[in-house]
Amino acid sequence: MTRAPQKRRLETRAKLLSVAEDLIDANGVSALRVEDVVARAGVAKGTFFSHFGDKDGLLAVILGAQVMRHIEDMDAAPAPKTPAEIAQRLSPLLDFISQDRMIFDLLLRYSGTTGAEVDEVVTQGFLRQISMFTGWISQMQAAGTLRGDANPEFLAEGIQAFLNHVLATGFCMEHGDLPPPAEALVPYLEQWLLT
Amino acid sequence: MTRAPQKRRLETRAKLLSVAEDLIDANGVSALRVEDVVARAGVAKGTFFSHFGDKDGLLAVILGAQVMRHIEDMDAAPAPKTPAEIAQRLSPLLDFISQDRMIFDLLLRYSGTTGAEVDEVVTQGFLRQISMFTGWISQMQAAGTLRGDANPEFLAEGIQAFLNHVLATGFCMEHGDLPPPAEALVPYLEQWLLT
DNA sequence: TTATAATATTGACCGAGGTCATTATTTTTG
DNA sequence: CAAAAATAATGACCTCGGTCAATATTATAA
Repeated sequence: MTRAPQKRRLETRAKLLSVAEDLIDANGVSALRVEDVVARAGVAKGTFFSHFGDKDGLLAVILGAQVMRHIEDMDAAPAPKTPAEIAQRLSPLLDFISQDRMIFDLLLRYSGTTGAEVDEVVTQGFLRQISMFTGWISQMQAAGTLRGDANPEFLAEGIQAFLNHVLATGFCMEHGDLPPPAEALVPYLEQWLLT
Repeated sequence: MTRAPQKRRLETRAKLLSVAEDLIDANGVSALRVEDVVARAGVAKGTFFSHFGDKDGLLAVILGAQVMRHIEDMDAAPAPKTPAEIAQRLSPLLDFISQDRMIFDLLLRYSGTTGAEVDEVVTQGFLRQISMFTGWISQMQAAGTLRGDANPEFLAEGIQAFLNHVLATGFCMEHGDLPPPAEALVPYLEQWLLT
């Protein structure tokens, strides 16, 4: 039986997290250095890794929380009625992810997880997102606004696939003249979800 | 005007490539170390980077060539007549990519590239793959075996999206009981390509 | 309270990718 | 041919993520 963490440990963890968040806000995710975090937090390097396993572990906690917040916002808003509205709801989340390739890469590494490791925030976020999609689709199917010949969960996974496709594509052409990801998503969603 | 590379440089490059290929064959991509490559090739570390820019540069050349070979095999075989046959054609390529997450990650980083940097083998491979898909789809549309209400290139990009989705999902659950990627791909292709 | 065990932190050290001023080799010019 | 210029290769050095035996702190038992 593993014991509850001591007060000191929780404080150290909180300090590390807040310092890392500040640094990310100031310089972006890709500029984050573990050494900077521990220096500013006033702890040793080993402490960092005993808390988060590796750098990605820390990022998963922070970015996962931000993603989760976006998902909750989506869930709180009224359910979309068309594919275009789905894209519209997704817009803030997609803008967030597409701000830095490192965010996309990290999230993708967990995007397909089903089952184990549900303790991870990122994984929880993805599961919740899929179930939110599923709910939207069910409602729309009931309203007859989209194809009813496939089960909602399957269609939801398809949305996930297109979402990642649009994001990945966006990163590959670094010309400034690319449309926002949510906009690029629309045709795929329409083709996928409408008869 | 940039001059043609000297004979010595071509030899060094070839030596580095062949050594790296041998090491990958022996131990897999993720076990490859730049230091091992240069040691066995009998050159200095800096030489490696002057040739390939970074480690990914070398991997792109080697893995890109292997991917290209798979694509050429697909192109040589008779065109598929159904979505399930598309998945079947893709099977060797998907098995190759899914053998190591590092391969998938590297290829994905180029998968959406359109236009610039066409000198990269990986990029060429993806462009060619898309155009091959496009060709298949056109033929199937002409034969009336799949939906004719969308342009082939758009449908081809969708195939690419599902292909990546299936691969990513496959990596996330490391249980041994996962179906081969080509098989997992079938329902998506059917839903996407059939009326 | 003191001894003992569990938990938490430390920081020297390592591995591996990547840089760049210097040196060596090849090609071109006079 | 020798001198100058361009190209190629070198390896000491750097960065930065990650490890782990040793140490310090906190909780529990006697």
